[in-house]
Amino acid sequence: MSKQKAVDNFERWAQLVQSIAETRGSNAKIELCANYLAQLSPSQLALACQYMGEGAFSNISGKRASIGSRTIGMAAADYCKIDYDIVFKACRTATGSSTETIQRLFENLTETRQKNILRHWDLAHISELAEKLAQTRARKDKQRILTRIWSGLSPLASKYFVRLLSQGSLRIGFESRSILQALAKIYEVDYEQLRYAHMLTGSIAKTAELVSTHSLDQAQFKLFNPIAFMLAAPIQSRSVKDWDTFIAEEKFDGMRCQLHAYGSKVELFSRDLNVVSNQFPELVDSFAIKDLPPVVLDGEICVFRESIIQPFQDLQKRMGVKKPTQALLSKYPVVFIGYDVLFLERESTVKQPLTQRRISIEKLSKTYKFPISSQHAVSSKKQVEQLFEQALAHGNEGLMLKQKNAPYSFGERKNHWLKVKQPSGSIDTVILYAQAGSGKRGGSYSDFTLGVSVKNDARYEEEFIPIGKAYGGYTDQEWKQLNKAIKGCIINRFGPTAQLHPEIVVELEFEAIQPNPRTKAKYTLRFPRFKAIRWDLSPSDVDSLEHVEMLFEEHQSKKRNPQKSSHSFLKPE
DNA sequence: ACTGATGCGTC
DNA sequence: GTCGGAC
DNA sequence: GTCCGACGACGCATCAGT
Repeated sequence: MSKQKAVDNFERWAQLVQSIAETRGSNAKIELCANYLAQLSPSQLALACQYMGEGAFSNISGKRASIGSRTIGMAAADYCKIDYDIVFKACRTATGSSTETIQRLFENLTETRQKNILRHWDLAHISELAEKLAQTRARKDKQRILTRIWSGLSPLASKYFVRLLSQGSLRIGFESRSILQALAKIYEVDYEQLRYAHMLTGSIAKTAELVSTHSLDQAQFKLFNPIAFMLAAPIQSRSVKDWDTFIAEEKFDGMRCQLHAYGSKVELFSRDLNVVSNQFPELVDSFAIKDLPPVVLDGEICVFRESIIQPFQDLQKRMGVKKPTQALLSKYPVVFIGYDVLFLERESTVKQPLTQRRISIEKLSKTYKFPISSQHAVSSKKQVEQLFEQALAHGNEGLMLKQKNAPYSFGERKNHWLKVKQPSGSIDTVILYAQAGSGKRGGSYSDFTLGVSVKNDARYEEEFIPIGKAYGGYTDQEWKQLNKAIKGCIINRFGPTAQLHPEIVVELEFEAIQPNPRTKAKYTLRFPRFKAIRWDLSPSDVDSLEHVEMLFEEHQSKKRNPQKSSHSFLKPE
């Protein structure tokens, strides 16, 4: 085998990734990565970067392996000739990770090891194998292909192959930013320039290819190529005093959308840059007949009926439907509300200050008759509070505060845009079940099922019934305290789940109460999280289901104001 | 042809 | 979407 | 000041099992 081949193969890549995972400190990680990448040819480099930053498929390919943790876990159990439910799941609970479990089982089971013949596949071949999995429909066939792949890979490489198949990251504390830094180092280019190019290409592989062939200037903002959205931070993360440097808009509870248009061609992109044009044909049609100049708009899709913005749950009925029927279209009619312009005529406008972009979008809205958000000048906290109340009355989530002179920082969550929200409420609940977490939360209980009281409720036999699950909102220290307390009240175990004697009271905060007939309580919480562990309270203090129902009714009775005397958005006639 | 589990993407 | 914590 | 992983509910599409 030639020297080149050894560097190029997937085993070597997996070893490098493992050593990055084990190394502390991002500079050291970048150094390791740069040393490895520097040995690769341009085409290998692109793949190596893609695998590290994006997975088996490039972000812009739109491809998916469509194979989830259960299918993979069962294939692994089958390959190792162990029981999935009893052995595999238990190992996963102990290690906190499916892929870690796979590596250890493959290493330690003699029979499995004997099936293993290293094939030393190169990086390109790994792409072909992933492609084959993506093209296979039936889960059984996927599992068969997967086990065949494992038999040709080391346990370590098998672990990382599985991680490549998932949409998320490799979880080695080394994300796209670090890969870009390594590339910047090797090719001696400015990191900011590289980041900018990366945003425009939307793909690490493509960026790596451009930088390695010294053609970064080819990365350009192109119509019908989406770019990452600018994101907002919660206002609590910044103490605002200079109110007048911001403008306010209502924060719509809809779906973020980037609209690209030129003449009769229109394309819609979601927050993750997926094409969603098929889901919203009426939007595509209505913009197609406007004969717009080349333009990219940022905005929100909402269900809008009888002059009232409808709840997010209505929109959910449209989001996943790729071929909506006429009946669905008329039951849940949508609007696109524009609030920013990122490209106009021949050039990107992202570097312009917001005020200037606003002038452009107002002009466009007037000429081509499409809705844009209402914008308000603000000068005091009091005024912001008034606008906030008005936003809620319109059925919106709250406000967005946007810095007037800020550019559109695509792909970043900066303090230039702030979201103003208020938790809808909180209830006192009791922990009923605890489950082990995964990754850095592996091995300890970190995932809790919380219940409300139905003690005096004729409809139920039980004392408490689940209202939701929560993980977030407590600190590492509280997490330790919780685990200590839980040990004392376990009354039953079902695999990784422990049933607890109801003792620990948690104040649970949420964004909304949603009716859901499929659950025992008939209600669930939107965005539930710990507000406080109430060591001072006892189970008898836990709120009742009736209380939850009352909160829901209270909220439900508040009418959503029609867009008449005041407006969340403006639609020129 | 129907039902329930699983996967995926939205917030 | 949410959060706490790492960097 | 930003980024990142580890998590929530929901609805639709797709597939496995009957």
